[in-house]
Amino acid sequence: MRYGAKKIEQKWQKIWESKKLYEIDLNSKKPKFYCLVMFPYPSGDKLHIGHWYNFAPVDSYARFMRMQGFNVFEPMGYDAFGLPAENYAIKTGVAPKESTEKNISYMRQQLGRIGTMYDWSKEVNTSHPDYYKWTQWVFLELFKKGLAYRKEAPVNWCGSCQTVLANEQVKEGLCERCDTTVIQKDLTQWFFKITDYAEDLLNHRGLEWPEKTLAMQVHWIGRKEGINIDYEIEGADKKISVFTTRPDTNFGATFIVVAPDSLFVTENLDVFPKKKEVKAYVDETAKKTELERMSEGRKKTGVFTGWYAVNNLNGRKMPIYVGDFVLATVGTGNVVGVPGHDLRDFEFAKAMGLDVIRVVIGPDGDKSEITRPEQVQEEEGVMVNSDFLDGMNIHKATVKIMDHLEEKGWGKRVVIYRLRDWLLSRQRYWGAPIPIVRCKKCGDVPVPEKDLPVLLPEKDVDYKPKGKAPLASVDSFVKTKCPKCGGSAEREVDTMDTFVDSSWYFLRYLDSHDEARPFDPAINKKWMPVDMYVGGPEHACMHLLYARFIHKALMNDRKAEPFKRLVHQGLITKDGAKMSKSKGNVVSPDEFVEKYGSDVFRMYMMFMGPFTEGGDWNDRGITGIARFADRAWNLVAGKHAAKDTEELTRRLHGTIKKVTEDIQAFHFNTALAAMMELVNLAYKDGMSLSAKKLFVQILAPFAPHLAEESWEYLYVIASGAKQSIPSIFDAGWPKFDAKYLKADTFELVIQVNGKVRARAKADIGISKEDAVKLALQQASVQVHTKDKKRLKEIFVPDKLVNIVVN
RNA sequence: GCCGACGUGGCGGAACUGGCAUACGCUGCGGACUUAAAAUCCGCUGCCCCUAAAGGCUUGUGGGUUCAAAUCCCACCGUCGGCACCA
Repeated sequence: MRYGAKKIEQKWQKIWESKKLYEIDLNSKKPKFYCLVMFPYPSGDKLHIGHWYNFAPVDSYARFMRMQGFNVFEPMGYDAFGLPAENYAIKTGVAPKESTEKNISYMRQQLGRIGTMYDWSKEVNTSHPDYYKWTQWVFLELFKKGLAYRKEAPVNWCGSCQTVLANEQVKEGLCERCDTTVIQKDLTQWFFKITDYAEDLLNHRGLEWPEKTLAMQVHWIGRKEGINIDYEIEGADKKISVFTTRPDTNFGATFIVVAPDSLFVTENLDVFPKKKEVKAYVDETAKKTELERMSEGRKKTGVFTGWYAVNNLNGRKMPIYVGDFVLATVGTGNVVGVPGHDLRDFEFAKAMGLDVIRVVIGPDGDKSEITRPEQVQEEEGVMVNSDFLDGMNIHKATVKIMDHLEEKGWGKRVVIYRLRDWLLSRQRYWGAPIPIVRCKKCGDVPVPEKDLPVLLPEKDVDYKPKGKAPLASVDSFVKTKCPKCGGSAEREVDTMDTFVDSSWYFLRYLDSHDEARPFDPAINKKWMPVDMYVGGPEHACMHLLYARFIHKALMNDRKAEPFKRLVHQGLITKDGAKMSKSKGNVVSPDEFVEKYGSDVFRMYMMFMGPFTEGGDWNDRGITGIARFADRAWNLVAGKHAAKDTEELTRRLHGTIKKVTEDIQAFHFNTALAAMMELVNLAYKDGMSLSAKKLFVQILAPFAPHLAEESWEYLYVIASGAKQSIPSIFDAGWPKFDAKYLKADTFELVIQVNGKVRARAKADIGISKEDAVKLALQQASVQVHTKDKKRLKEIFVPDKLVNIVVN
């Protein structure tokens, strides 16, 4: 018998929809559970295997939580702004709005076929004015709080996308989206002051997130404690400030190097004694891309400025160099060279012929020219050649010298971060316009809230990028009045990074969308944080960091966190490679769903392996799940046993226990395996009606349509009356009964010297003596203990006995 | 280079807190049903030796701890992810 997947799936999807089973009352008194997946981008490629792999198991989890008695809210929406739709428009002339809406309506259909509990009444689309109006409001909120500012800065520029990029969107010097080499450009751009929240973002207490993700964020933020030391410059009434985490080694400093694009160089370019050489070097490095610089490896280059800085500690004159291994964005952009204790400084000193002094002797007593040159960081050591620090260990010396420098006024303790402010301007069309008006008299003026949204113009737009935002070419958009003075003014023509849209959508889901507000404060308070958030690990230092920041800022609470528990799904590959159109290895879920039905397909996604590890797609394995679904249906629809055997009852309750625990831990594969074993056990002789009901209930999160059909079927048989019965998803979750789990006997494992030699049936609670006696009766044990001395016996109650002989 | 994860049959994978390695599924083989095929049902399926029994070997490699190691410790090899001249 083959159950009619297609028919029953359509039937139940219709019933769920007409009964509004999944439209949630956000004001209900039941305990809430906010279950969220990262919303998809509505691309022309439609729903792929990766979406199914993410959405289907999470929906199973949500259904499980609902059956556990929670008021589960599971929304869905579309991260609809972004480059692909715009690039498609450039190629074909189809307006982004049009293609996006077409893709959304197709995807909505596909999503429907999964058979999820999405509450469609709360759907969001970030490209809709009803949504981006409030994205603009978010921008204004941050602007009001002084967290949004505009400044000229060297920024990442992708020549192919013709737009700037955030640091997080540059991977190995290439544009994350199109792999074009990113170059540095000086541009005036909008930034969010995420660095203001660096400490709060580092604090992740209470977050149930993967350790790896937390570690990545901590590393990305990159907090470092150190000191800024000021040195006088000889003969130039100036100072130079350097940042260091190793002031203990400062008696070993022999030179200073500054970044070619540092403030110090820009300010002094015309006054350096060797300005000609410096200018030539600066020009040369400016021409190189980051990629070219990286390809040169560790080779050190530099040029002497002609100035000397004086080290107050010992009066040493340290030549100041310009060198491109120093980065302008780190610390002060200037580095003090201690070649005896830093590999890069050592290489620079060797290249330039500068002195090397050892000031720390490591635990191994090594006195070579540089300390353990293969290692940049030393962890222990004792000070030498360092005046009043001599004999101290490096940690004590670090504190002592910092105190000393601060007392003398030569330095100041500081904390620096690797994290930089979030560059959010994009010179592209398909995004939310930045709600700012530029007035010659009043400067940058925020658009008043009542005038939101600043609508994206749909007519006369030239999407083709020319290094300027496409909106700049739309006169009717650009020309406006200043909200402050009423004079003629121009609109900001850049749009916002789409990560701004996605950094607050979880709040928007919670509102009834027809109100004039971004979110409902009361509902928000009740429903946040998201209890379970699932999405790809690639968002660790982008979306997940941005969303935390924006949420903290909007809530006026630096401790507020948007996502309590986070799980990353694994990646589904094809023949070991990431699926992509260009490789031509994309597997479409549609044909499999058509052939086997959603229940089978989603169960296969869950059976493939551990959810967090993903796996390689293979067409063949799905037949096993299809068989399981058939057998499960046959078992349910087959004869009812009058009474279940003791073993079946025990295994049924064991399965309930295991499935419950496995779903909680996201171990869907082993939960399914346990249910398969149960079906195999019961298949021949059938099960009692009450056992069937329990089985169908635990199957329900995995195969929701099949379970509803089975539930209805069992109900009709049992009551004899066909009337409206409540959905299985409102029938609660079965509890296992511990009394059934206990057996009277067990199989005792018998080992000799740790090797299994026999197994024997024994009573639960058997004593050590009896177990040993039983073991010695076994023929195979006698063979291996004959003529040997028995040393001892190890006994693990109700499990194993091990006879040790020599 | 640094940080993190991982390595188990022909394949996907299972194994709680150190206690039966290979559950469950795929593939393959054999059988039943069938005029036949598909589907379905039943059985076998880590490797070596072997008619079989018994035995020996096996969780990337090498060592260690333990009565007992896929699991703990040390070293090495390999795969993947992140960061990378970060002062």
